[in-house]
Amino acid sequence: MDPKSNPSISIREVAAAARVSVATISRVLNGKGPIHPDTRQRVLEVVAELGYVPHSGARSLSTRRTSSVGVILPDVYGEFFSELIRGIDLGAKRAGYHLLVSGSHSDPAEVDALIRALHGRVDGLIIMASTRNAGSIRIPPGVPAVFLGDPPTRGSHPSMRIDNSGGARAVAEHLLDLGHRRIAVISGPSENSDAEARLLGFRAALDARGVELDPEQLVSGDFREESGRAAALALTGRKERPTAIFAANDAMAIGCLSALRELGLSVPEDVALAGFDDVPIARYLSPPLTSVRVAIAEMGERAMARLLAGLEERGAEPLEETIPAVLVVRASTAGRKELPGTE
Amino acid sequence: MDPKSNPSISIREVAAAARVSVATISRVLNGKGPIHPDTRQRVLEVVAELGYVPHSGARSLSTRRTSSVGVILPDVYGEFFSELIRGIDLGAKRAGYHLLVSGSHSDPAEVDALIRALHGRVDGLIIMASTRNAGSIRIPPGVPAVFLGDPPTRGSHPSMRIDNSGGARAVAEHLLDLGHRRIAVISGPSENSDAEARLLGFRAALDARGVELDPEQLVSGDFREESGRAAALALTGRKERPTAIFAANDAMAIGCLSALRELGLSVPEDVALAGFDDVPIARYLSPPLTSVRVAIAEMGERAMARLLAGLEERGAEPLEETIPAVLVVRASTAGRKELPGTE
DNA sequence: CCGTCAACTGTAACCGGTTACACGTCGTGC
DNA sequence: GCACGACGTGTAACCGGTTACAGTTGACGG
Repeated sequence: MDPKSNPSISIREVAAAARVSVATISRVLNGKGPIHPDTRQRVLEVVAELGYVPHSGARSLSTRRTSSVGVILPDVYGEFFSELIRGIDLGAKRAGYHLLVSGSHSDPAEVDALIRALHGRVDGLIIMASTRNAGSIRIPPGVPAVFLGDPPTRGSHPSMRIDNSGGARAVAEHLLDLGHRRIAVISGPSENSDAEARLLGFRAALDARGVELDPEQLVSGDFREESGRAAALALTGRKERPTAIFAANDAMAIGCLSALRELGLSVPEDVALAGFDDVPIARYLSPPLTSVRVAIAEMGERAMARLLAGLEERGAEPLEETIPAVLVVRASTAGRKELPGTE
Repeated sequence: MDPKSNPSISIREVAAAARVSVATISRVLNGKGPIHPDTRQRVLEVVAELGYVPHSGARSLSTRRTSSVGVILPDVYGEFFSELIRGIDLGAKRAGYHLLVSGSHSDPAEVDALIRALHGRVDGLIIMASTRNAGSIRIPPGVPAVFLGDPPTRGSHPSMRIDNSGGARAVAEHLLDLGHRRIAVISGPSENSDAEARLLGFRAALDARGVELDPEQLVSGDFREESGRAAALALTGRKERPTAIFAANDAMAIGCLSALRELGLSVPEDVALAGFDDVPIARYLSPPLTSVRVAIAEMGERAMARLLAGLEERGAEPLEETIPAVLVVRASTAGRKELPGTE
């Protein structure tokens, strides 16, 4: 049939049908100016009859506010981002905002394209680029934005960063305290800034205690389960099997755990395992996974709160906030007093 | 300072600065009509200098297309929805669309409010209401929409539904084949239509084999981990402990599994356990969880594909598609030939 | 030398709302 | 009887783009 068979109805048609002006329709629907009860009644009837729903795109063009915020993340799925979105959604809903989420695949160019595509559709942006060369990212002037991780230019926008380094250090010290010396690391993607910080922090903590991270014991993954599996296979296939493994995020730890079990190695008896992020299911694994809790959802909520604050008064200088990362010890690194160390 | 210190710049100001008309700016930026190279050059320079980014809200008002689709789900987080969003995002990205996702908390009124709020901001909708009295939901005329689950009025819109009943039946038969007779069920929220269908399908399959579902062995949960834990405690505390448990989704199965372990019961030796959805981590649990695979991401992708098809030609009659649900047997229900049945 | 046409650019209407301002019409106080 | 303010409503400009249509210019064929 006719392709545009049912064109959405506009306010002028409703006005005509109710024999009033568009202003009146608008006033009734928004509860603004004084309206005669009879008029209101008639307008509401016509609106209901015609099934009229205001075009909120047009509405936000004239009101200059969209009641929605754009969220740009490396990906839109998986335990971590899912939890992050939950927090952001919580804050957004509370303030009456909608979410426009998009995944950038960690590509700065794509982030830039998304920012442009979102301009004019959102009142503000929450951006997690997670990539080191994020310098190319440009925010249109006058658009409030909050960054998760590093902003493109320091101090230009408020930002919240996870204490990756501190969290990784805590894991390292915990493993060292348990007596582990032959410790392996499954790192994240090399261009990812969080992954980088975790690796650096971990290595530094080992160094501080006089333990060197053997390059042989460093495998790089991509933050996904499957790469954790692969890493486990690689690590156990070597001459010197590690007594402990630190995976730079929980997803990889989960994959690693499953592979270890299939290999007949028990955790933590044969090898201890720790992750990072403390995603919700970490505690439900068996053994429950030692991880680093970063209050992901809360971070999202805080980011949204800060963005909303920025929407009100533009004056505030861009703060930089660090979200603490605290070690949560569970059975996957259950204590063993002494281990036959390498040295 | 001045609250609106940096008002976003408009196309007319760019036109003035480049000493051309707004039409020319528009044409250069959209690569439409013929433009003199010198003019194009000058315009691009001015655009870059001013950091001008077109207001895509205004753009879509005149072009009558937003390049984005609205997604309304019961929630925006958790393994299931996360996976669903992944599929939808995949399809959207491929077609150059953005996503506007919102959580409705399974409240039909909220779904309705969201639909209204999204009208004019999106070209189409993907809606999962998951609630039985979804009849109150109204789609504005002329707005393409695809439903996951039941549409408000049968045949009004295309829809895709999971074969909940078939999947549940497969689980029941599998458990019966293993010799289980005292089987418990952790059902989902009673107002949830998927949960209802799963329970009905399961019960029917038991009936067909002459096994009755003992009301004592039926505990209702809310689809979340925590309720799975609680259910496990309730079920094991009773006189007749079940030999097998069917949780209406994986999240509850995960909670249940963790509680069973803490109680010192081993799966599947002491009690077999099966879930539904086959979320990505199901295979990484220990023991890996028997579940029902529903190709969640694929369902999202298909829904998006169908929506896009509907955007092109409005003629097509609304199809109703059923997504198969296939049993995936893993170690959590590993075989035992004979069990001491109840009868 | 003129008409024709292609190339390029500008003007203004339009998308669908909101709202400042203007314009009746009454009720009321003096 | 009149001025005045409150109330109810309409007109039209505006938000920031797109684009149909209408020039203007210069090249080129006849």
